This record gives sequence, structure tokens and C-alpha cells, in this order.
Amino acid sequence: MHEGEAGLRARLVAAGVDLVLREGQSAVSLREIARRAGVSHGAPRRYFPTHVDLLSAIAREGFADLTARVEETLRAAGPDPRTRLVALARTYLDFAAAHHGMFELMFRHDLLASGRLRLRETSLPLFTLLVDLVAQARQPAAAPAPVLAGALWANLHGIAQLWAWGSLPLATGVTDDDTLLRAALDAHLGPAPH
Amino acid sequence: MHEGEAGLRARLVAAGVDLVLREGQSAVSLREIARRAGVSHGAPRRYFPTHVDLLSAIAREGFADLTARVEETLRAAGPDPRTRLVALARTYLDFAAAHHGMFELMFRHDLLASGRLRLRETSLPLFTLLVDLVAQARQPAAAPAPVLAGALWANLHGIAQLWAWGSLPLATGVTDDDTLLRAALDAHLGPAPH
DNA sequence: ACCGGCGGTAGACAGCGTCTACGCCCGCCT
DNA sequence: AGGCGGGCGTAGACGCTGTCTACCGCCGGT
Repeated sequence: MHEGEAGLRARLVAAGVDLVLREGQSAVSLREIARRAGVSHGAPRRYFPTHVDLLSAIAREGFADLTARVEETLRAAGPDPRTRLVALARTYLDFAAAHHGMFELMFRHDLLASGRLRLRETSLPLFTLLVDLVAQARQPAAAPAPVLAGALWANLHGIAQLWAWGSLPLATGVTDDDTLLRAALDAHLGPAPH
Repeated sequence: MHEGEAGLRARLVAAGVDLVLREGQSAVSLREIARRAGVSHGAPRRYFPTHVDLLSAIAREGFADLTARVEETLRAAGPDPRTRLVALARTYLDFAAAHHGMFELMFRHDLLASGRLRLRETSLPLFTLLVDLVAQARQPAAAPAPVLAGALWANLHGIAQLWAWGSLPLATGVTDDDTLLRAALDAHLGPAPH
């Protein structure tokens, strides 16, 4: 078996990741990926029964990448839970802004149907990471940690989404997403210590 | 002229709205819309130069619908700003859950490029409505109203998005979005009065 | 030495968005 | 009154897409 030296399956996913990062979501067609991987348009079918299955695999790579980046910045951040949360949040927002096509792909709900790959599962490590940090940073009287983390995560995600959509600056007059990030953290965790 | 008894333009948009509500985003193809409107596949081009232009028009209708629903529930809600905010938020979440395809369409960022229709503009009335309510409900010491409103809106939007995505219940154990809604409102506006 | 099957090719098919050429029919102008 | 122009919709073509199916070469086991 040896998974082959070539590893067409991995090459397809890699080509897809490259494409969605470089050209955006609309460029990730099955045939274009096959072209970039140097195989015929029918070849992917051997590994991915359908187009969405391939897209799911690409999205999984996206979650892995994002999780790795977050872990990286957390490694560089200090021990204070609050500053660690800020680091996590900033990485999340930066990722969404820099790799918008990938970010969109990762949260496309029609990819969830292809249950085999279990896209949601891939996203969980990142979010349990958030839950743990919230559990440390939350104030004693606040809501239970999971709820708090869920609400904060939603807030974070919404900022990323709406900021990319471009209506937040129009409606609020705010010109950088950091202001919104601080506001969100202050709201959910109480005002910043200093 | 009389704008024709038919009003093909409006019929196309109506057919598109119907389609996206009934079958979801993937069903809203230009040719299918034309079919449902009883015209040939080339007919829409007379009114919408490209497919995205038609989709933008459909999304605009979505914002109009959502805004109308919000105004409706606000009319029935009491005078207390906080309860009015709860009503607005619930309507927002219910809309996102009930008309998921339309909700997705409304926030597709590739529709923004077709500048003529100015999709963002259509969404502003709804959000200024939110800003006004926040300005009334916010506590004196809190962040400036536009920032607060922006953060709250993002929170609301994120809950809608992630809830539909289905990962929030998994990660947080929360089984209804109302819990998250209350948490968000409490966080941004201070704990509920009662 | 043969033979089975894995892994990839190649062609067909329907559907899509876009473009272009064409015709109908109504209202205006002389 | 008659002809003409142009708005409005039709119809066909093109290249692209995802999916299906038939094929085929090559490598390993017996």
C-alpha cells in the first residue's frame, strides 16, 4: 500500500488549498484542481466521490492551518489568560481577513452534509482551546464557561464576517476591527484590567 | 409603456425569492428563475446584465423582508429599549434559521461587487434601527453607542451563523440559541434588569 | 508467465452563464 | 394612413462545469 510515493490525494488537496488561497472560492472547481495537480479531470473521483467531498478536505486543511497559527501565537503570548485570548482573537480575525476565500469555504454549511469527513470535528480542537481560555479568564459571577465561550466565539466570528462584508464601518463609523474586538472582549469578560 | 402588465423584472425577482426560500441557494440559477417566470433563458439579461445582478436584487428583497419583520415585531413590543432589543434580536435569529438560504445569499460578499444595486445600502436601515435602540438601552459608562451596536450586531450575526453551522451546540453544550442571545445581550448591555 | 485489479485516461452528457443574431409588435412621426 | 424604429423577448451557440462510464496500462502475486 505505502500510500504511494505520489500521494495524489494529498496533491489534490494541496492544489485546492493553493487555489482557494490565491484565487478565491469560485476558482476551486474540480477540473481546475485536477489540472493544477497534473491529472485528468476524472482522476479526483478515485479519492473524492464528489466535488463537495474534495472541498470538505480542503476546508479541513483550513481548520488545521488556523488551529496551528493560533497555537503558534499562543506559544509566544504570555501566561495571562486575558492577553492570550486577545492573541487568539487577533489571529482569528487576521486569518479571516487574509484568507477570506478559505474562511468562507470553512464555514459553508453545504459542506457539512458530506458526513464522512466530519468537518465539524476538525473545528472542535480550536474551539475547545477557546473554551479553556475563557474558563480561566472569566469572572466568577459570570455565565458558565461554555455559554460564555460560545457567545464570545460567535461575537468573534460575527466581527470577522461582517467586517469582511464591509457594512460595519459604514454603520458604526469604526475604522478598524481592533476596536470591535476590544469591545467584544470587554463585554464578555468584563472591562480590561488596564 | 405602463411598466407592462407583466412586469417581468419584478416577476424574475419574485421567482428568485421564492426559489431561494424554497430550495436554497444552489437552486437559484438564472435559467431556473427564467423557467419559473415562464420566459426564455435569455430574457433576464434585458434587466440584469449578469447573474449576480439578479441575485443582488433578490438579496435586496431579503433585507427588505427582514427589515419589515423587525419593524413589525417592534411595533408589537413595549416601549422598554431592552425588551425591544430582545425582540429585534429574536426576529433576526428566527429569520436566519427559517430562511437560511436567503440569509446566506444576503451576506454573500461576491454580491457586493455589483455596485449598481448597492446591496449594503439596503441593509443600513435595519442596522441604524439597531444602533438607535442600543443608544437608548446602553449604560452610561459603556462604550460609545456605534461601537457597542457594532459589537452587538456582530455577536448577533455570529450566533445566527454559527448556530446554523451547527458547531455551537457541540462545543458549548447549549441546546437553544436563546441562551446565547441572552448571554450576548447581558454582556454588551449589562445584566438584565430582572 | 499469466492474470486481476488498482489508478488514471478519455469521452459523453446535461446543465450552467454569457454572447449574438434574429424577429415580433407596438407607438411615433411624417 | 402608412411605414419605420426600437424595446422586449426568443433561440441557438460557445465554453465551462460536475458526474458517469468504458477503457487500458502497469505492477504484484501465484
